[in-house]
Amino acid sequence: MSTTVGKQVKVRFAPSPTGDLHVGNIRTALFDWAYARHTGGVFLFRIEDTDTTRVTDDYINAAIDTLKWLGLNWDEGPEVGGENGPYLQSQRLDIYSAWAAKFLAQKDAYHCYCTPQELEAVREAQRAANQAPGYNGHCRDLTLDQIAEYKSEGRSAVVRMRMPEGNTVFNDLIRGEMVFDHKFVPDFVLVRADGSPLYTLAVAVDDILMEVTHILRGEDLLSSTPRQIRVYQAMGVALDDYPVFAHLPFVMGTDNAKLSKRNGEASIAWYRDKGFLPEAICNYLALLGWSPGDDRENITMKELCELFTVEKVNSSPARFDMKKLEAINGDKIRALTIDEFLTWALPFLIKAQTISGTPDEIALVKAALPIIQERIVMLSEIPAMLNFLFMRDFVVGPESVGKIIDTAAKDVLKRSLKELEPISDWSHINIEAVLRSALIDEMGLKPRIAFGVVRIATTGSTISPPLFESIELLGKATALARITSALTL
RNA sequence: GGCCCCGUCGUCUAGCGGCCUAGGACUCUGGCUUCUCAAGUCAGCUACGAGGGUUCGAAUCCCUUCGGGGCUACCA
Repeated sequence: MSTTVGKQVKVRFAPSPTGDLHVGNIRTALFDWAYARHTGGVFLFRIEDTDTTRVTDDYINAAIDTLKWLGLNWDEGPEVGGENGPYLQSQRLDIYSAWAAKFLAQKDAYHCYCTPQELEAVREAQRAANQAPGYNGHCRDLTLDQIAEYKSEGRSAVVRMRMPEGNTVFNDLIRGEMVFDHKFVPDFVLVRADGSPLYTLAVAVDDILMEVTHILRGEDLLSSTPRQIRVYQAMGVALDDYPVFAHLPFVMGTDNAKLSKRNGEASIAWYRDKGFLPEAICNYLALLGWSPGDDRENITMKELCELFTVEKVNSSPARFDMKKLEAINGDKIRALTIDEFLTWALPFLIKAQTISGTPDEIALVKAALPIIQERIVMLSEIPAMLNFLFMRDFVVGPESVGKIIDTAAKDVLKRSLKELEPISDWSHINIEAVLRSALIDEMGLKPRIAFGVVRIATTGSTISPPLFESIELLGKATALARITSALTL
């Protein structure tokens, strides 16, 4: 069992960006980050791009961008540097080769000349015989003659790690003591035939060289842990210097499969476009597999850092629930100051072409935000909600027209016009006062009926932000013009 | 198939042998409030996968079983 008593905590997030970072990745990053911050340790960010066929520069840049956007700042890694760099594995190839050569020299590893077809045949036979699948050790102890023969056949070799008999025992911070019998951990490949390193070599070497103390990662890597530990051994690392492992439970989609496009949006970029706040995403994700232990659900980033411990992380998988994310996002939006809200809202309004961004428009938006703040769950809803303020060619929505063309409705509009015209101080208080006394008190109409008609005429829809505030924001001239034109419908 | 992980309301969770006729949140349903929509507020629905033990006592400990998931690559 390994310990890291007395050492400074260093946690790493090491994704392999074969696509946009998804919800599961971010949950892991969040826990890594929170743990580092909680312990006053170092948060290291490393890119695992040993699979050059699947990792692209675009994905790497997107990953960096996403972490920044979420506020998961790192102390060591791309852009910020650090004394253990470089932090892109593709820039560390010579390091891995050197270690592989050392393992070879130590006889911890050996060259394997088996072809993919041969290996596949072995696996099939094993499966058919109900045996544990895995490399059969064919090339473990080749004689010089055999090696010469394989070479003369033109075969290329991979470097394979020799797994000794026995078992690997380690204490997973979340799952407790884990024991893996090496009978089920076959000799594994460290270096491809073309000389490039595999994940199993690179992660282990980097975690040791970069002095990582805690590895919090997805549970899909649980069964590969004995292989990483085997590499530590071959590197000559002292038991006490092994990193501590904690395997996080999965984030599942609603259909109980790992989250993907099919069962919910998995890409963080999608949530960003929809108008989810980073703080909401982090708050929600923190609750997926972890809880502070009490009934608190609204947690700030700062509080998360204070409260987060690995011991409180669950071992069972969690299903992603969009509704709850939305609820939390709504809460976070409501908690924003108007200036903060304005900063978040503007890009969405401009992108939707509701406004072009002039000072006048921005001032109007700012004045209108308070009345929609508690009405939205995502920032992307803002344009539709404020659109009525900026429409140059205002028309009443077709589904609403029918409700204001009868004579009773026309009477309401005529009376409204008459009452509103004389108002000199165009405030929602005055607007409400005159309309209420005229339409409700004098005409005896039900508020929902009377105001509904005015609502349609002024905002174009049966659903809008609060009426009197909306009319105030519209301005007297526009409001009266709209009512007048509704009279002609 | 083999190895491994996991199993409390629909969902996220609290619970770590008696405080549990199982608490909170989201969802859903109904009420209140109300100019629409929201927000707010009140109430309600609904869970310890199953079967055996251990114990005075089990959601909590043990075993079996069933169910879900992962790994089983010259992916990570």
